[in-house]
Amino acid sequence: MPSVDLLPLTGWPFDLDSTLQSGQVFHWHPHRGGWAGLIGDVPVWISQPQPNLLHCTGGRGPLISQYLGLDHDLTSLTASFPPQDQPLQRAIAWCPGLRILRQPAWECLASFITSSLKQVPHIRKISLTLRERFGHPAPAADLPPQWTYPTPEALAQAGEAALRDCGLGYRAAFLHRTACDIAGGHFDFAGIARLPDEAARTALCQLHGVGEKIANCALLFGWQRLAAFPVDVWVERVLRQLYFAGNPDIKAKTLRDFARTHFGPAGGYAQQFLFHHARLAGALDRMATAR
DNA sequence: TTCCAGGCCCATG
DNA sequence: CATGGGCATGGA
Repeated sequence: MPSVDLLPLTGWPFDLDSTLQSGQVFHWHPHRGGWAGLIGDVPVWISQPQPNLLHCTGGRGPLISQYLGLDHDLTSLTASFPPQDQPLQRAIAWCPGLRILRQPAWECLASFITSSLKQVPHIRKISLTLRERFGHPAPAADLPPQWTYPTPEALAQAGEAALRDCGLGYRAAFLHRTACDIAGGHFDFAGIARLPDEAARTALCQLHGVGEKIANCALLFGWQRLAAFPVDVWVERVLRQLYFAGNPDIKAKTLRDFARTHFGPAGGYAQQFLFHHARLAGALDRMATAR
């Protein structure tokens, strides 16, 4: 038997299953009562046999703790939310163990470029196909076959047609052009980490296929900018219905401005709680807002 | 069959 | 600045 690390959990709840299935990340597989996946190029296995305990691949406890954001102080972060915000408090109470991951920035950004106008299961399929065709194998004893996320160089080399052949549709051109910009040294990808949020968002939006929403996803999940607040179709419905009485005349820009100012420095966490609750708990009356 | 999905680009007012 | 059409693909 391979060795196993034990990670005791204390304080604020943590929910491994919900976190790995929350639409932040797209490559984890159910395996032996837990999850198999890669953190960067490191194959790992994680399970949560009890609410207050994780088991994981021996020797990988520190890496996994970092990836899962186990150090995030949710007590403080949630205390920074606006008081008396009932919709947000309900969403937190519904799944308090949801955590924002620390993903490798490139695979996060690239995955979200392939996400536009797609449902989570299909984003996942695209991600796994790209890995298998253009990544490299990362074998590990007792784990299923896995492949790393392809580098910008590998995707640039692959060519747009080969990407399109992975089911990307019109997103193939976006992903290919972005990969070429980064691989060719025309975009300072490493420099994003040194920029303040607003400048980083502006820079990312210069990449093809990256608008405000995808930039915010990448900043939140890939660069740990916890104030970044992605507004997708779900969150737009949440904001409109729960904070603007379902008024269909409220403009999208008004909703984005509200989100940025209302939720504060940990707004990204608020967004994840609201998104997760809306998507999985049926918290919204979709008919009322569908027009 | 029709509608929609963790949007973005680009052409018009 | 803001609005609307178009876009590839697949599942409900």
